[in-house]
Amino acid sequence: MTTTPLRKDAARNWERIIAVARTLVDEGTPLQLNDVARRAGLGVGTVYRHFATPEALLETVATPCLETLAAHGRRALADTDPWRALEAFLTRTVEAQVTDASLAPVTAAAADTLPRTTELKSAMWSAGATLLDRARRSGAVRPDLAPGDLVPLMCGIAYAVHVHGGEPADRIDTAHRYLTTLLEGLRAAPAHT
Amino acid sequence: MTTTPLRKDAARNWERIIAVARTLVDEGTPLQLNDVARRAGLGVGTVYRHFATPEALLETVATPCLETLAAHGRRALADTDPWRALEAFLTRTVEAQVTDASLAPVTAAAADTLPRTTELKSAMWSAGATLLDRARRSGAVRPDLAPGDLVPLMCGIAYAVHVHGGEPADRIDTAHRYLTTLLEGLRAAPAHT
Amino acid sequence: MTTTPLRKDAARNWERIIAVARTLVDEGTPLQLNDVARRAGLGVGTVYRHFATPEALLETVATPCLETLAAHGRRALADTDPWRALEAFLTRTVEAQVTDASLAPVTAAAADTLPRTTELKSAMWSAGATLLDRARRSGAVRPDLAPGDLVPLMCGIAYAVHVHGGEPADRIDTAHRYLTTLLEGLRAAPAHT
Amino acid sequence: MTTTPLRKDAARNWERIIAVARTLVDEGTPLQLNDVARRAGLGVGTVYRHFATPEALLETVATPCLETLAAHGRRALADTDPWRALEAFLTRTVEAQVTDASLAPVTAAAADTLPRTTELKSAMWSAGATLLDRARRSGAVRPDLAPGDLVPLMCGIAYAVHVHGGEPADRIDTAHRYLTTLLEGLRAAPAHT
DNA sequence: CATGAATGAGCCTTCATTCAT
DNA sequence: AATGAATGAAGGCTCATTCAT
Repeated sequence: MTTTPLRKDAARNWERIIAVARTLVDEGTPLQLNDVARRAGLGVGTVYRHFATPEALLETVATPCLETLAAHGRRALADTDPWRALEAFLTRTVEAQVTDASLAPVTAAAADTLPRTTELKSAMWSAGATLLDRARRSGAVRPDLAPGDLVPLMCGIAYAVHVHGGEPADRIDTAHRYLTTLLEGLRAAPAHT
Repeated sequence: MTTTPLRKDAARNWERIIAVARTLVDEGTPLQLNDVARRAGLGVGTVYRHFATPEALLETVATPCLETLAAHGRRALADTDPWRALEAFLTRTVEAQVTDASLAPVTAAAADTLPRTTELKSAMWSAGATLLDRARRSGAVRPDLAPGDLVPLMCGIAYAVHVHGGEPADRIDTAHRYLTTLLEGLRAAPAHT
Repeated sequence: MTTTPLRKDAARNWERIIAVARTLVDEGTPLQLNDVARRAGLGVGTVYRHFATPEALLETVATPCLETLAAHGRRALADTDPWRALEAFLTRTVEAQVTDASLAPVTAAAADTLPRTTELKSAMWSAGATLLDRARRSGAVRPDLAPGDLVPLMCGIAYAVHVHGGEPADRIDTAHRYLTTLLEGLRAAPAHT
Repeated sequence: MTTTPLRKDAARNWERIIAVARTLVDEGTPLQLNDVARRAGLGVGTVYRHFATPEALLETVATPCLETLAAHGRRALADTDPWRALEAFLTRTVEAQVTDASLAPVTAAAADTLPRTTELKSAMWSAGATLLDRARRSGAVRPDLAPGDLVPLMCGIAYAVHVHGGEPADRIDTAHRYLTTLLEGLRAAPAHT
């Protein structure tokens, strides 16, 4: 079931492309395959062969991070404290989104290009849904938040951090501050509505 | 300092342009001045004369709404209950962002094109800052939220609603749900951090 | 109902484009809008503004010739000798196709780009159909040829001349030879089938 | 002068390529060697080794049919009725062109890629020339048709059928109708010119 | 022999902006 | 003021062919 391993030279090019894409993403430059090709010193065709669309490339760049998050999700399920588990999961998620610029667009996208992406996102968020459910049943979380709200809220926080701007170094702090505030709201019973 | 009043025909063109832009914004179509000109039945040059850039046009479209919000801000300052005042202000803000698609980009933009936009945004958010401050001093709001967090958080919620998707009709409900949750978090003392 | 007359400069460019296209067609070079633009010393956009697609350009190049043929068709209807009228019409048609390289593809195309093209083709071939019908009813033409066969047969002859090759000067002779042969076949009663 | 017989696996690849090409031709899909390779499950290089250009492949696909036609030509020479022989030969030719899409381009091409193609085409058309000559000398055919007109005329008819369009099933009928008409013209003395 | 990755010229199309009329 | 033609950089994508493995 493993994909045929790439030839050595192809693998090197693949790496180069990913590396260039990584840089561009971090710079905030939109991914353009022609551009990637030029910067990687490769022919356009080569890049198109590896990644049919910018989205496919972006998702590939995001994959390792998604894998980590999915793993975290699975691990969080083992924590016996429902609230702590949910908190840890969401914290990781937001930290990742704020740290790795490839994540936000992939997370917010309604449709994926690569099956692998769908798989990982689905694994990740079904873990999230379970964690939320568990926390809600244990009375730790207000009842009016649905599993389908997790993705939007995490994206919202990441976006808020983005709008806030400032040094990359401070981003994480801001993210923590925003998430803490939101979690406080999640935890409380909806008293004043 | 008053703008020269437009000639009658120029004024009519101005109106047309705005009307078309409004429609496009509501449709979610990106504002392209050429496109606007065609739909308004005007020459491109005419549109460029009135609005040098798409941003200028967008800001003009957003202006009435910004004025309303700024007015709301001023009025909220009159409310003697600090928390209620803040809550009302933020609620209006989020509702507006979710309802009027011209608002989100203008709000999130770091730099404005029109002085009038800067003026209104500044009026609006200095009201917000005062409201937050007052609420904080009255002990109704956790101390670690700075005035500079209001814009990001409101944009974040609007973005979360956007990511959540769904029928336009449901957007407001979602927005309220998200805002309520966040406000709950704002209100509480930061106990568990 | 007349199209707004072009501005003087626009008209000049329009002419240039047509002239270049004419040359390319005569050379047998496929029409590429970028190429046309370069040769005409114009920006690509200019060419695209005038002719949205290569087909539109080609049809425009072919238009004068189509107009002439349509007029010939109408005039042929006035001839009281059914056979002579048909013969003259088809002769003109084939001569035109062989002389003007823009004609063959436009004639053979199932779908047109410009309404004007459709109009002219339709005028031309409805005249042809009438002529054929009249000749058939007068007993001058074998009964098993339908009006829908005229276009294919004319295109077929033009193509045959093309395959035959040779100097442009000789093309007309070849065309006459082939057409004469075919007409001879049209005229005879289908005896040996 | 015999080609080295292919190794068994090479032969199998050769077959596969031809089979795929046949399918593509029948579908009306343009032959692209890359495409052929993919569909045949072979490397591009393999296909290029066997067929240096798309034309070579196409000619190879057409070869069996050309062989059949050449054989028919030789056999027709045995018929003692000059007219009947010519008629039979041309009928076969047109039927083949209309039935097998690989034939038309190969027939119309001025230059061949494979020597074998040249050989077969030449065999076929020298038979045709002889048949025409014989028929002409016997007074069955008008004198102004040269041997060099046979290919163009057959291609012309095939093209006419193509332009006529319609269901593949009806193509043959149309072809017969057109050929019959033309033959009628060939047969008659050029009376009315 | 077979493979298939790499190449990059070449074509298409859009759009923000300028400027002659 | 208004017009809208012109511009051309910029980006997208395909495909025939070569050549390292």
